[in-house]
Amino acid sequence: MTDEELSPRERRYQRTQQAILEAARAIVAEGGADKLSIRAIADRIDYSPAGLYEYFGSKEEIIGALCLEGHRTLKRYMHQVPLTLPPDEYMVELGLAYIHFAIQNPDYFLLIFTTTSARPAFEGEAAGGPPEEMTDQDSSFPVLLGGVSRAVQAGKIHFLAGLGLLETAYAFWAVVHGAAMLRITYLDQMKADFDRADRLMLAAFVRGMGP
Amino acid sequence: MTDEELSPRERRYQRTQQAILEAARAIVAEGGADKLSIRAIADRIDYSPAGLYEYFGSKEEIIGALCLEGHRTLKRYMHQVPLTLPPDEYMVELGLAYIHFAIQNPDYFLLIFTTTSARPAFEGEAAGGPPEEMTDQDSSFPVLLGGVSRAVQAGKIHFLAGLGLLETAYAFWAVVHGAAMLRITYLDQMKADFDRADRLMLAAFVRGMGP
DNA sequence: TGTACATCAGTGAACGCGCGTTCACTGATGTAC
DNA sequence: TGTACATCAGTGAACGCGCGTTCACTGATGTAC
Repeated sequence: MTDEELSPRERRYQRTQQAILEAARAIVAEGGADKLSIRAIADRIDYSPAGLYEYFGSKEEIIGALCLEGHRTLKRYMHQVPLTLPPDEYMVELGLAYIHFAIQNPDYFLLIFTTTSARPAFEGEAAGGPPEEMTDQDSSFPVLLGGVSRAVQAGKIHFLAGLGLLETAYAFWAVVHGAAMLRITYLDQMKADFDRADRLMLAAFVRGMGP
Repeated sequence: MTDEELSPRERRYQRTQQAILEAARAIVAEGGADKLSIRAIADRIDYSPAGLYEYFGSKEEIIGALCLEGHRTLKRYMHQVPLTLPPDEYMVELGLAYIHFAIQNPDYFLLIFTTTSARPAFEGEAAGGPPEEMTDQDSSFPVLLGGVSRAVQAGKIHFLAGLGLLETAYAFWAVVHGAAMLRITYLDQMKADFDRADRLMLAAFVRGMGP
């Protein structure tokens, strides 16, 4: 997985692959998923459309890789929230990071969570799919789950009757994902102070589960 | 707005318009929004593609009308939850109805909440857009807000510090919408018992805000 | 170091396809007298 | 009631477009001796 041991050829190959994905990401960011085409990508990196087939087998494969990268980027973004924060604040910031990522990359976020091909392969599911198939590790859910778990262990929140760790994390994910989706689709024209509303809401959520 | 006073011509006209929208809805339901085309709609109602332009000015206009209808349908679906339920249970059932609608009409739901053209015109926004523009009345949000409001008045839930009625309703909407979205996109392959999880989660949400 | 050859990375042109929309048209329906 | 005409609802063919993908090709890069 490291890039030592790679020949210059292989390195160039990977760099071009990355350039293709970065071009794809930029096109989506600028004009939405509808504008993403093999030709548009090729244009952007000064290749002919046919050239891309040296690096990816199909457009679908490019989108798959793009989604995978997107999930990883979102995960990395959330990991920037400092673990030094008290567990309850950490949870709130984790949620806000998720929402902010969506707002800053609305069309990218939409693509990631709307494309039916790139799904995480949770344990127990058919193993050995395409090599670039997404795994649990690439999802942002475990990060949210970690935040909840930490707050539970610190005694900051407890489970409401009938809910286990997983369900609680799922509930948290739902709030956060719902806020993100609503803000980038339904509410994106509205000028109300949703930043404040999101923060209050998440804080209330955490506090609502408190002791 | 009633259909008395309508000539047979006008009645036929409206019936064909409805047939077009129903065909569009069915196509989306069967194959997703990608499969929705003027030709596919025409095929389904035994028209030539050109014929549709008697009823709608463009494909975009059809999609706009379809989204509007979708929001109204979702609203109607939620209104089926009996108001005789105690306010806290009413809220839970309202949320579950929203989620079930999404699960039963995943691609339709996705279209409705993803299309950028058909947005609700909340008060204060530019009035006098296209006649078929969506208004606040066509959104499902007021129904959720009504549910929250009722629970508050009954003393079943109270506002957490800093949250008003609107923010509380927004928080409720976010959970519900997030659960719906996750279940039809990210989680649609997973076999875990999310029906149960959703119910527990919503009950916990309501109870968490209780006295 | 120089030469001969194999492999590689990328091109240009073309393929067939489905799309939204336009337009001159036609037969059916409705209206006026 | 019958006739002449206007309007309407719908058609068929064509337009130009952008798309994903294929394929024979070519010059550049790397390898073997």
